[in-house]
Amino acid sequence: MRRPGIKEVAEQSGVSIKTVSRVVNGETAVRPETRHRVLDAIQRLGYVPNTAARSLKSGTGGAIGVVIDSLADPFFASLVSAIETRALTEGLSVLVASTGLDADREREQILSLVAGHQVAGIIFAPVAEELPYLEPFRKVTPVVAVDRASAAFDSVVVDDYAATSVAVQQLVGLGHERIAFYDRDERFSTILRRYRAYQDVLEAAGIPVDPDLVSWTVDGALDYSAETARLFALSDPPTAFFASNSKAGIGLVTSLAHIGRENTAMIAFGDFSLADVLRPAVSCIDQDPFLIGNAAIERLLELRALPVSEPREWVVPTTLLRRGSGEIPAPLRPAVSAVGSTRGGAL
Amino acid sequence: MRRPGIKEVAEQSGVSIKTVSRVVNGETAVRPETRHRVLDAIQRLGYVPNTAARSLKSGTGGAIGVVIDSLADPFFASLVSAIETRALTEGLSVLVASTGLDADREREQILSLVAGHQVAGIIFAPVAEELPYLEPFRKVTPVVAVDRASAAFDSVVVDDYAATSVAVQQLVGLGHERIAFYDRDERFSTILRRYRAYQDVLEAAGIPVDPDLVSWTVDGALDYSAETARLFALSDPPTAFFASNSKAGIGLVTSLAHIGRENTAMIAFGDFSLADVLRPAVSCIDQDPFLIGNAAIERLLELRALPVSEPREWVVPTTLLRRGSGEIPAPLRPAVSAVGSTRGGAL
DNA sequence: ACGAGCAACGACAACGTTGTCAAGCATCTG
DNA sequence: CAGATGCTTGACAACGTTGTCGTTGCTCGT
Repeated sequence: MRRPGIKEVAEQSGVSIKTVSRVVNGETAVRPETRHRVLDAIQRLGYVPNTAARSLKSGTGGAIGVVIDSLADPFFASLVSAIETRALTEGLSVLVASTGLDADREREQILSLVAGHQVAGIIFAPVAEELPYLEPFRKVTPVVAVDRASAAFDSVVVDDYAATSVAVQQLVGLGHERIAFYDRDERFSTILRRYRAYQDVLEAAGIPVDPDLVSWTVDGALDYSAETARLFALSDPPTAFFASNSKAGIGLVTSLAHIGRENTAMIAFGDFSLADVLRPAVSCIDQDPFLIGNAAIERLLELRALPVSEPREWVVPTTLLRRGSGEIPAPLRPAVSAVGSTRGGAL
Repeated sequence: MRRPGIKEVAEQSGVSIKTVSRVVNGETAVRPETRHRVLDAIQRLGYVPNTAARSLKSGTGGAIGVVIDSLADPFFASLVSAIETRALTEGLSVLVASTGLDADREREQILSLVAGHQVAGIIFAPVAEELPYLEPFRKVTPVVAVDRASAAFDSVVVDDYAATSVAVQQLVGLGHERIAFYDRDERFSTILRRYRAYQDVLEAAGIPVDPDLVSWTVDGALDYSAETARLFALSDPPTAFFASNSKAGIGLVTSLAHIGRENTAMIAFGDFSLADVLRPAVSCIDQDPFLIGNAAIERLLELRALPVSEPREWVVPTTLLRRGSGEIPAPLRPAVSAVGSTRGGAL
């Protein structure tokens, strides 16, 4: 017994396949009585329309593609979760693909989704700066970028610069003059924006930006324990940390705990699980993945209906969650003597 | 300019569409020179085979379906991540669908995947006990259950009973006689198995199982703060906790912290982020989602190739991560007298 | 009563791909 | 050299669905 198609339904209800198609697609030109007969047969046979045939005919299928760094990252997982939930109400499925931050793989995945699966839309966290190969599809497949800005597409982001400014300003206001920028990862435009805010706030406060206080991810990896040790071994070590993303925040918290320096001032960009249970509780810039995911899918659905429109940037608000670690004042410092100059600070 | 199909490639390289198809599918019966001409044209045109047409023809498509409770759950997120990574190497995409633990929605999602999208296989965490509607597809679509056992399908699980036994035994060995079973959620067969192990270990040790020490999830929700408060308000409160899943573990840790009782003995089933940074670090039964996901996808790939075979259960090993919280001994207790009795305890 | 107009429905092609079958061609066998 | 064999290739149908267009039968206005 093969699975029933539109044909079997037609036979069972004594109408043509076209009429079944009409009923399934909710077209109006069907007599109520006929419609009822067809629905009955559908029910009885357990008919489910074949998505493949549908998208073959219509040129665009019943799924949307989501391309992200990795699902193992809780931020992206929640993002996709929000998207999937909303997509379900629209009768759309979600195809996930991960890039592992590799531009080639990003290309491969996006092409597979757009050209292969003919997705009804793409939501993605861009890795490469430009995606020329996507051009031929622009007219037919709506695309929304998330988390990272993109000149060419609609994008849903948070105001990295403003949020970081508030956080760093708070640390400066507490007397910190040695603030580490923990994990500057050149691969992400968002982090570069956060770094710029860090720089600007320090400069505005007359505090020199010390390259020694900047931690770098090189070749995609940063050994948090080693890096934290390096920072504390400096002749003039940091009194506060700004973690540029939640992974770095977790790494920092962990490495601080390992060396028994839990009680260090820090703020992380991006909330993480249990941040409020640690002692001290970790102050975070809350960048809500559900909010971002929702905004992205809503925008995508709009784009599906609308004709073409100019790419826009959609900014999702953030909050600074003041939990404790970001409210620790700088320690009193004795006046320093020689070359390194007087950097007394306090309260 | 339409997107190029097999037809355009055929024209460009001066062969028939069938030969292009042969090249694309890596069939051998093509002269190297012809093959080269075709590959050239494919390259030049940026041809990508249309998945919809393919699965329409073959009756089974280039994606596998993964159906889980929610992607927002880090356990499932990592699980799907492992699956997606492996699927990519096989040229398969991943369709995710969440159930929200609703059996009806599970049905809807699975049918959409199997009948609608004609997925090449299904990996799912079963909600309902039985899935009769899946029967007609059994012959053509391989199915693997994860995390929760299922009689009808191959399933990848951990040995809940054994792992729980070890954990509870450890607590008993440390002198605990009042061990709470934190979050008995009837909806999950895994949790019921863990509960049985808890019961059996206590009984074997001659410790009565006190219903007051069992926390229940009712209607899918448990207020962790209230529940923790209730337990400590008992005339004879627990001295140790067994959290039956990581969500409960996180909830427990959080609520303990809120009332300043961090220093309570506990073991959680399921590791979670930062468990090793908390003070005390939280002892967990590590149920590695990557291991489970990998086992599931490997099994699925096997089933795709193989003819039918008897459903089997695949048990993935777990480890008890002894980090501190599970190694806290019971407080000394004065000898107990009569019935209602004095049960004061304390250091 | 008669044609116009409309609502309901059906026949057929087409979407892009692969499976079936057969044809073309060169090489080998006796 | 005829026929057999093997390798490479192509024509055509089919997968399940929807769009196009045509057909049928009814209602309405005159």
